[in-house]
Amino acid sequence: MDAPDDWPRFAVTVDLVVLTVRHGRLHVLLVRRGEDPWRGAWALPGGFVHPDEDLHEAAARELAEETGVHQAAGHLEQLGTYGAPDRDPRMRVVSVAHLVLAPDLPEPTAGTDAAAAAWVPVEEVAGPDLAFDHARILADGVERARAKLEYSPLATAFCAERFTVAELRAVYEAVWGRPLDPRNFHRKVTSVPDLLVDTGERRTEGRGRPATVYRPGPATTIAPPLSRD
Amino acid sequence: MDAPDDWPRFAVTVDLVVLTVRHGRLHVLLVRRGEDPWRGAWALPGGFVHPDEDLHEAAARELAEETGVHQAAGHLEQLGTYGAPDRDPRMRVVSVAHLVLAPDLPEPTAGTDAAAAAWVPVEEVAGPDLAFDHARILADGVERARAKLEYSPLATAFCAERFTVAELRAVYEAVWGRPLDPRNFHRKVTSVPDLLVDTGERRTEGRGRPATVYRPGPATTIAPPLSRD
DNA sequence: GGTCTTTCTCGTCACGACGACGATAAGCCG
DNA sequence: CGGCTTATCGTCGTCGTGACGAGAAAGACC
Repeated sequence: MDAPDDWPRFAVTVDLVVLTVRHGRLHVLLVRRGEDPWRGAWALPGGFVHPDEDLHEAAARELAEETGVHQAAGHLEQLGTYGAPDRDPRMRVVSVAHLVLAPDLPEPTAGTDAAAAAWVPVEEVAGPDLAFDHARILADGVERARAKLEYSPLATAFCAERFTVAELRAVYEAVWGRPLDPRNFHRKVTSVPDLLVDTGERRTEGRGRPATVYRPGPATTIAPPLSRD
Repeated sequence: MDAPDDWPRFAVTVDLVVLTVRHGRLHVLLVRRGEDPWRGAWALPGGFVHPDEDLHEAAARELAEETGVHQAAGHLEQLGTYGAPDRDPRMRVVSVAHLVLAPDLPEPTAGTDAAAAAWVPVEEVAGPDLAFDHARILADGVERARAKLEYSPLATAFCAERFTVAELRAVYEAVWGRPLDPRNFHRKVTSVPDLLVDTGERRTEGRGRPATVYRPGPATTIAPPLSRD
């Protein structure tokens, strides 16, 4: 381990689990592979880490390149690293997966080097259809998102800059896949200090009484956590 | 990204944050570096991933090689990956850090390729003394351990196969760095279903009423969590 | 053997958070 | 102007928790 050139060479990639909520359902951004192996299969967007960039930078760059999403709004964090020796038949690849939570975006943009990109409802993703070990990575990403909504203000990353309590609740319901009581949810989120900041604005969504419009506050944790049971 | 040999070469290593509780204090296993850079500085144990092994395997192997610890008892999980371009001046290294929680071990064993190994109380580790970005990795590992004790039965990984409630409480107090009420702690942990299994045995620790001896049960989560406040 | 001390274990009580759900406010729509 | 819908506030019983009292069961000391 001393000789500076006596070490195995690995390819290092970043893979992205990009989640959003559309029409009340949790979606993941997938690209269709244009090359072997797994030609024609769905895969997570990703690519090689460049020699001079940090992992977080590489993830942000790939996100912009392949999906046109700029991470300004939303949230990007490292998810985990996957490095089974046979996960890619071509070479020894270690992939650092990242989790992105994004607000509902215009329309999936075909990437530069992917045949197609699309938002796919998470429940409709058939595990075996995904390339490499991406089914596992996706499952880990979804589970991380579900868990983090409990104790972090991360759900706001799925919302626009300004949002109502009902919109925030819709995020929780989509990610957790179960309905929440609007009254208890309202009481809970409005009682957490510094979680929501009242903008003074009111917004009426078609029917019903107008809702107060909030923007995210400086709170970093929700204590005690929301419970998904 | 198509040519199988058109990609940057990285070295991939595993680094280990090995924690244990000794004499009521949280300790981390450190090795003293015998080579430049950072010769003579403390560092986390670790080493290169071999071409044919998975990351988890590599971590377990390094643990055994450098510290003589077999992961049979204890707990090993991936912590996170650190890949800043300049974190090692010799080459581009991406390090997959792992967290190990081990019961109190005989005595630190000098590793095969490290000058010395030692248990160091976590509070006494001076950040700038650690090699590379290991201070950050250690901080992340300790924070992960603290957080996981809240909602997982992981504290038992710090204990021997059979332990008393007081021993378990000592683990929490050491990791969280604050005293807990023995009566409330006892009520809490004994009320979680399948967390502790009564072995029928009693053990008297010098003074005082003998304590019931438990072994870990099949529970995977503590709900609702313990609070470290 | 009797006390004292120590530790383990069980109870009690007040408070706060939560789930279930009723009631009111404030807009649209016909 | 009623009806409908959604937002927001209140109430009530239950449960988990922190603070702490009290009994149980051992060793220590006289």
